[in-house]
Order: sequence, then C-alpha cells, then structure tokens
Amino acid sequence: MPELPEVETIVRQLAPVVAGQTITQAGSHPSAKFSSAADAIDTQIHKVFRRGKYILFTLSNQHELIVHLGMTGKLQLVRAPDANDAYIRAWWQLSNGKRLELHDVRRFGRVAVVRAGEYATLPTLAALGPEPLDSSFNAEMFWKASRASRRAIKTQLLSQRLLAGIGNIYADEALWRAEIHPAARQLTKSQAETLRQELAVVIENAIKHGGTTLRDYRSLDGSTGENQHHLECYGRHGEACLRCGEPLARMVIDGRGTTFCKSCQKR
DNA sequence: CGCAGCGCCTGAAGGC
DNA sequence: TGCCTTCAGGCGCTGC
Repeated sequence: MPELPEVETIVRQLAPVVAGQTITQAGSHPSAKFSSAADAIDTQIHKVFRRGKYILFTLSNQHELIVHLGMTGKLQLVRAPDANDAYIRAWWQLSNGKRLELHDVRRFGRVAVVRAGEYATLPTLAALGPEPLDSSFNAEMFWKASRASRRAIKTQLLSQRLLAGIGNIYADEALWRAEIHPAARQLTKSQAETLRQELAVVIENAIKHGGTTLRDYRSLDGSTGENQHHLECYGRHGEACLRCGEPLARMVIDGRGTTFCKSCQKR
C-alpha cells in the first residue's frame, strides 16, 4: 500500500525521466476509474510532483494528470507493452519511445485529468491536510486541528484531512513511537507535539529506506523498499514490544487492523 | 458540513 | 488436494 514515502520515492525517480515528454498516445481499462487517461493525449508533461499519496503531472494545456496508486498500484516505464500482463489499467506513450504504465491488480487506484488545481472530482485531494514534512506543519496547528474532530486519532490520521499521506503502516508506527493509544479521542498539547515529531521521523526514515514493501509495493524501476526491515510496530502483533517487552496487541479501528502496545500506549 | 456505512477489487491464506 | 470463506484496506459515494 503506497503511502507518502513510497509515492515520494516513485516521484523522485519519475520526475527527471518524464519531464518534458509529450504524451502521444494513451489508453486504459474501461472502468471510469482509469478511462480519463486518454484525456492527456497531445499534451507535454511540464513537471511531476506529489501531494499526500497523489502523483500529479503538470500538463502543457493548463490541466493536471493525477494518479493515485490505491492499494496495489505501481508505475513502470517500459519499451514495449507486455501482452501477458493483464493488470495494466492505464498507459501513456511518451515521445522518447518509452511507455508509462499503471499496473494495478486490485483496481483501487485511479486516474484523473482535471483543470490545474480544480479537484472537485477528487474530494480527498481537495480537502487534503498539510504535508507532514512541510515547515508550515507546526505543532500548534496540528493540535488545534486534531481537537476539531471527536474521532479516534488513528481515524483522523488516515482521513488525509488532518495531514496528508499517512496510511495504516505509518499511523501505527507513529502512534507507537509517540506512546499514544490509537483510539484516543482528544490529544493533549504535549501529545500532539510528540505525535507531530514522530510522524516526521517515521516518514523521513521510510523515505531514506526507499519505502516499505510488504508485498506489492515497487518503485519505478521495480525494486522493493527496505523499510519493512525497520518497522517497530506495524504487523508485529503478538510479538514483543521493542520498548517494554509486552506482546503487542491488535484491534480494529474503523475497519482497519491496528497494532499497538497496551502497556505503552495508554488511553 | 461532518461522518458512519458501504462497495469496489483480487490474490493469499486459512479452514475443513 | 481442492473448494470455500475470510481477509487485506484507500477512497469515493450516499445519506443521515
């Protein structure tokens, strides 16, 4: 499941390769989730950037091509299509002879072409919170924003509104490091400060390690990340807490599996 | 406007 | 061994 660090890794590889290229042809799976891929034909890619988990291509016609990888999406650059690959959901032929493909087994991903900055058809992007590594993301703002909602803090982290780009892995990691119960509903100012700090630590480390590959994630060149070897909490339910030694617990919050330490992360 | 609930998808893993 | 069920979950949509 590509989250901010995985998408950041992909965008860093993608940007220098596709900037300046013209999209000469494109096609997609018939689903409406992907069919707007062809709307980018005959435009030039000016630049590529990331917001949260969204990949945005600035196009020459005042539009943006937007790609979300969902759960199993991967971008790949190939020389020729592989007829045996049944999971290509969208593709764009570039003027340098390469072909950019969105491979997405479960079709939770999405492609859109919109007028630049107009995200009404992508409500999560339209309401996206600040970037966790942005200097404008300060503790005071984070604390106030978190208190505006009564939902569990983990739910807020996953909502993309409180801040951008956090998914299940890094939510569990940051809450464990901050010693905050994932179902806590009101953070103290000091908890918010700690959580903000640990979110940044977790994200920075994951980017440093090229993202987390549990099963599906691959960067643009097909390589796996290495951050799965550095996870301290996510997926370790039943194993010893690295801080106190108690077995980590598991609960479901809003339908998402959540690993945490009952001993270190009190309500 | 906030938010709970649901549906989308398919391969992997578990049960019998 | 093989069939069936359950699980994984980010996000858009609907309706309260």
